[in-house]
Amino acid sequence: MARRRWLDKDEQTAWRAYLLTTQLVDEALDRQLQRDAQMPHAYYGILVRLDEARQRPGEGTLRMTDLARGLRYSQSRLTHAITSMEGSGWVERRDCPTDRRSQLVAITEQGVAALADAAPGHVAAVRSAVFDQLTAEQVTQLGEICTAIVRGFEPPVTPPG
Amino acid sequence: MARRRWLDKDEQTAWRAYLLTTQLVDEALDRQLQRDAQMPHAYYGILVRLDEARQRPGEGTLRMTDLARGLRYSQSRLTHAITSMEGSGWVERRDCPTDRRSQLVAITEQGVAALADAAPGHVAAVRSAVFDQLTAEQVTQLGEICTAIVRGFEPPVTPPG
DNA sequence: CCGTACTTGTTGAGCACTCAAGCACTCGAC
DNA sequence: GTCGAGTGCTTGAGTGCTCAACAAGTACGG
Repeated sequence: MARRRWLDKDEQTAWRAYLLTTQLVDEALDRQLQRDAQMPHAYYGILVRLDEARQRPGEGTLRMTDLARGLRYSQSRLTHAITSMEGSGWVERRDCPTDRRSQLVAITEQGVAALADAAPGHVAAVRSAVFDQLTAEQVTQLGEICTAIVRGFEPPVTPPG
Repeated sequence: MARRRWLDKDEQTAWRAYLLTTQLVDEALDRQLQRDAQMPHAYYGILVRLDEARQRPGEGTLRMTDLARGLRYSQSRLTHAITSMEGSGWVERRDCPTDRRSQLVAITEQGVAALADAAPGHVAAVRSAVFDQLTAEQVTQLGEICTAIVRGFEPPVTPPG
């Protein structure tokens, strides 16, 4: 790898600001959700996905694997999370009728209620931490920057030849 | 609070991209450091701070509290981290001569070596995950965006009256 | 001085995550 | 069929974090 370069001044500045930002934002959101809704931020994301699945036509369930892939979580992480959330009554597991290895997950009534309860405070926290600080232009820029970074993680194009 | 607004479409897009980005970047860096240097990302940051302190004139040590404030870590988090890092031989605690409550922390020779070992791979990972995906302009924008967000966390101005 | 409030740092329980291992099932070549 | 490779999910140990409680020291008004 021809990558022995250090970060230059601009990169250094941006990088330190980025690290601090993600730490502060993450902590603020996690703390707010934990305090007001007794759930970590990651569980909120899971509930959102399951709630979206519920509103789509069909079973309203997701396979563990599909949910994990959608959230970019490891299987193990999701298993632990779903086990805990099942204990809180927010989700339930069901056997998959077509593949006995698979497990389907669905959000429960309680889960829907918990999400509805948590959402306003959470959105307010996101707003106050992030969007209230940015211009509309910066929001667009942020979206583009993040999209570019995410694209870098996508499976590399198959090499020619 | 007059903040009952949901996120609009642009914000929604930017927010989801942001969440995915921070998760992917954080995981990638943590994994790389854990694999190649047997340390979590947070410990790397601590070593960097202590190494900078070492290179400045004076004692080359930092008080626990000052280190925690600089990194925006809780005291407890830092205590746990330093205890663990002391076990690895990377840092050492010393009593503070002027305040018997305080503890000073210094990086050890081993710590300096571990940091020097870890740095190139870490920087390469940061580059490949983030800066290789961005234009110079986007790096500047990212810095500005993050600075704005961080500023929002600073203690609010004392209200008039 | 003395007592009270504040600061500094630690502790331990609880929790979410990682990693490696393992079990159960499905698929596909033969 | 059946056997090996691959898939889906779980388990449990280990680890780094939070939070609340606490000990020990300092600062300061009376």
